[in-house]
Amino acid sequence: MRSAANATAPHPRPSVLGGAAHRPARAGLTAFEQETLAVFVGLARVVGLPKSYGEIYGLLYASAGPLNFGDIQERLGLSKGSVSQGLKALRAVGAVRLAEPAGGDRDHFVPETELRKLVGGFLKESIRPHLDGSDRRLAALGGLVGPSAAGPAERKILQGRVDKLMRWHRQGRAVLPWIEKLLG
Amino acid sequence: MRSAANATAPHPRPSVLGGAAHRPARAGLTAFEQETLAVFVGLARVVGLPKSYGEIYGLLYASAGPLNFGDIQERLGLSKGSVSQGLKALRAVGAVRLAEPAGGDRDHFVPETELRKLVGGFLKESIRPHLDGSDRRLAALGGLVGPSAAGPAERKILQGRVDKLMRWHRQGRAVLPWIEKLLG
DNA sequence: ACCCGAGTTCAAGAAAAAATGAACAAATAA
DNA sequence: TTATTTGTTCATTTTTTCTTGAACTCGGGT
Repeated sequence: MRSAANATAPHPRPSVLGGAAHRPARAGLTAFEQETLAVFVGLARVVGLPKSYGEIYGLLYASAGPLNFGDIQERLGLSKGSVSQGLKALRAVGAVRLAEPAGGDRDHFVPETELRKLVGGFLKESIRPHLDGSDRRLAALGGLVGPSAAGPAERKILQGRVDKLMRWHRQGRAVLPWIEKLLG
Repeated sequence: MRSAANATAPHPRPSVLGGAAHRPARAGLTAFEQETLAVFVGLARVVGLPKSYGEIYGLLYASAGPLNFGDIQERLGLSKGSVSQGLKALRAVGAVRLAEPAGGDRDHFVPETELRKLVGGFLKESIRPHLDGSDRRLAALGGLVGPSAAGPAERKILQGRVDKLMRWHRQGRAVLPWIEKLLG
């Protein structure tokens, strides 16, 4: 591809020229971008994702057009490693996609902006695996009530707890699709 | 005085749950208890709560009767500080309650076992606050699109993003009550 | 072939979160 | 009152998680 050093060519890069930066926290980010990042960094926290992932998604969200790897790294001031891993993870969850498969140049990234897909991807990649994992554990639990309980009364209570736990799982699973549906 | 703080302190303290220990990984915990802990520690992780909270709730869940502070500390081998904070937080979320206000002795704790209440408490204490917090941020975002955008086309796109973000929040808020309802 | 730039991987350092323990407060008993 | 037992708070230590940077791979381009 072309002039290696800089890939900023095809994209209108919002610059800090005219408007005065209010909070020069991160060089080269507009106030709009900074606020957007803050929103998504907070969101990342809530869902247990690293800050840098929130920043990457936030920057894409605050950009009118696709950005490539270099853009992201440069503007956020992150290491290549972080950007690489962040993009990989975000793509795995379906939060970020490649723009225009063709195009010749480097890969460009855009944010997925459909809430339903975003949440869907997250549920699928993060919640379901957990449910599946603990399902195995739960199966084993049933057999352990007996040896553990001191008497029949206690035994009954504990068995009830195990049953309830299994019910929770079923309910949890059942709710996920509804959440996605309600967000559509 | 003996500092009862640490794990290796052997105690003759019988708890509501007597029982033979099959896997003495954690001294004095039955296999059933250990498995149950594992389940809730995993759950705590998913929800972004410290492991110790999961252990505390798990132990209560695996116990047929109420436990007091000392029971919990001793059997889990946690420090007093951890138990204190854990119980406080779990109570704040409504995951743990005091059993029988009367009774004379120390406070006894029981787990909340209604899924709806558990989830409800969590949503109320953890998700809502976040939504409220970012609402303020979002309000500000609208005013920053103009100064940030390079041209009218871009401006329009970014404005669309901001609008969408606000819509997400509304949808998010709207879904929460449904989740609780679906779990009832 | 070689070189150069783009991106990935992973060990190691930095940062953040959680657990500890000791000082403290509250409540009870002697 | 003083001594004891119970629980809380918070600074410090420990553990976990995140980020970095350097070595490495992959793919043109010359």
